[in-house]
Amino acid sequence: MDSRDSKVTVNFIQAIIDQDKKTNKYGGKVHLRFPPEPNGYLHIGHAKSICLNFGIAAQNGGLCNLRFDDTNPSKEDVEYIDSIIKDVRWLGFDWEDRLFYASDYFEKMYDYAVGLIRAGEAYVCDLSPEEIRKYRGTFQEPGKESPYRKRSREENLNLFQGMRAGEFADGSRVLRAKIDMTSPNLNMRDPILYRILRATHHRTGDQWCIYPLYDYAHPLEDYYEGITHSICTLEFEDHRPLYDWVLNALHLPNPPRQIEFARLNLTNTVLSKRKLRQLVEEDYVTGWDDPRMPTISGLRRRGYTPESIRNFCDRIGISKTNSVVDIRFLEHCIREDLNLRAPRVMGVLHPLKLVISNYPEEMVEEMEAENNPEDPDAGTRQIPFSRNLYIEREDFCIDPPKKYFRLAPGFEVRLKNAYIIKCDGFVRDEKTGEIKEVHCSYDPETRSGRPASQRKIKGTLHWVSAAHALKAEVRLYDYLLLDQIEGGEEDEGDEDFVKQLNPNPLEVLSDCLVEPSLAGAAQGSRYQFMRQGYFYVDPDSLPDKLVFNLIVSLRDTWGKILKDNEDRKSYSQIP
RNA sequence: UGGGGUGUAGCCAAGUGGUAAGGCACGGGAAUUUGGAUCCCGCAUUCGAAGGUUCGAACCCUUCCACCCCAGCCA
Repeated sequence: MDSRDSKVTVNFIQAIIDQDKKTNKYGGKVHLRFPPEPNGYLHIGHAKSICLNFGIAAQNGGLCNLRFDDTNPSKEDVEYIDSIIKDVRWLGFDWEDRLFYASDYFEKMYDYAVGLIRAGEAYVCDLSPEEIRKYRGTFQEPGKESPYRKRSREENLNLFQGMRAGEFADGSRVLRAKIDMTSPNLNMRDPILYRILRATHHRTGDQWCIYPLYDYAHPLEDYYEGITHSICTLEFEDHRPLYDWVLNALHLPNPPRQIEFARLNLTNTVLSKRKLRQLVEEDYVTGWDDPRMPTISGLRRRGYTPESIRNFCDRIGISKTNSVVDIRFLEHCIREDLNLRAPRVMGVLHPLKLVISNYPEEMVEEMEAENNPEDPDAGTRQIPFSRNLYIEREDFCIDPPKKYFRLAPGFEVRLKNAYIIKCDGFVRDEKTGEIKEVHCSYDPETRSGRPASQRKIKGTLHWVSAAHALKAEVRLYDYLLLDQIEGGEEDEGDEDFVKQLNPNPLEVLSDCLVEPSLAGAAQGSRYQFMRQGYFYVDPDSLPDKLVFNLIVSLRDTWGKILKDNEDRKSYSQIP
């Protein structure tokens, strides 16, 4: 009767499309596009748009094009085109043979501009940039008409041709739409359609010295490609009348419709091309693909899966509300994905030597371990066990707090997949006071699988065998930005987001030890280091020098308790 | 003081006149050879505010308030 799940909620864009299908507005056709400007790398905010556009197309039996909106050669580059293509593909989307470039339409756009001039809807204006700004007026005051507004069609035509022919200096003239200088919408006060710009275009070279502006180019691009629904972000709402104006002269029965939605914001990171570029250029990170970056390439190198990103984008919802999504939700999505498919493995990040005093010196046993308790088909592997082991430094404490289910003098603990051991003592470094090794004894009857192993033991530790473990480098990443400080108004004007940067977003551990099954772990593979987190084998990793990136830690309720108690210091092992 | 938008829990977000979905986070419990995963349970008497219409309002009307975007020859 009442299915509390399967309640399909549809976002407002899908609702519009449903309506259009019902009225057969576009003959049932649904055709979208993802139109990046190739002037930077894609980030997770773009992923939201990509998933929306390609997703809606797929759900409606429609199509989605990939289109480069390359109308400003001074900011664009093929490097970005290549990265964008790679990233959209990696996310799992396919535009088939529909890869387009705005620059392929330049000739048609030019012709259309000529048509507008002929129709008396556009004119060449000789005002300087400063003058144009002055004539535009303000929010409160209407603009003034340009003295060039009344030029004859012939003169306009000649001048526009001259612009194209390179007869005029950059910035000396523009083509403007003749709309309404008194419009309360500044975008409608005779907006500029074409500017003179001598820059070598990454595709058309020096073929053009005039380039169309977004407001003029975009609706035409959509029209040329037969787009039905043109989805963009909120800041373009004010531009919609102009979008419609440009298409109006075409007298299309059903012109494409622009629909705006709220772009993604994420806590603890930045999501603007400008800021991301700043991070790269000022060496706060190693590049666009630094694993700390929210770029698609950064997330990829961090170890995120395309599935988890798509899932995240599908679940955050689409609306017109300015919002900031908690980055912990993104983390939830990758954990959920990897929990099901990442093989479990043991790795010790901060090694502390542990000696099983009553275990024979030369003996080595192979312990059987499940590769993934969530996946019965994942099988098992063997892990060598011996007298000398390493455990996590955090897993031993001389003076344990309440509910410390780990090793401490006199405490019993289980070594995962091995034995139950008891702590008999420890050795300190005489000089530093640091704990150098922990001594334990084991009970041979408690080997995993034997009846005596069934005993209830509160704590289970991960470990590696000293003689068999592999050394590895582990890179622990943290958020780029610190949590926003409560009441910390300051309003660092956006320019200074740098002040909010996490001073320590990366910790490199070069003396980690991992179990021998990881020998030769392939670059790009993902593992769960038990009790710690999910790790990705970085492209820097070599068979004899493994490098792991922390993708995301496991949920850490114990860590949370510690933090809440604020008692951490008293558990310090340093006297 | 112009125009365009948006306000539902700590964060996202459904809901479109019939009595507040879901997820994240959070809190509690069960179980546990990962303090993971899993499983239960809890978490908005109220929808920016105030009035009004109605048997009935988050949904309709009025007024007000808050926040975001717009004065690039960027997109």
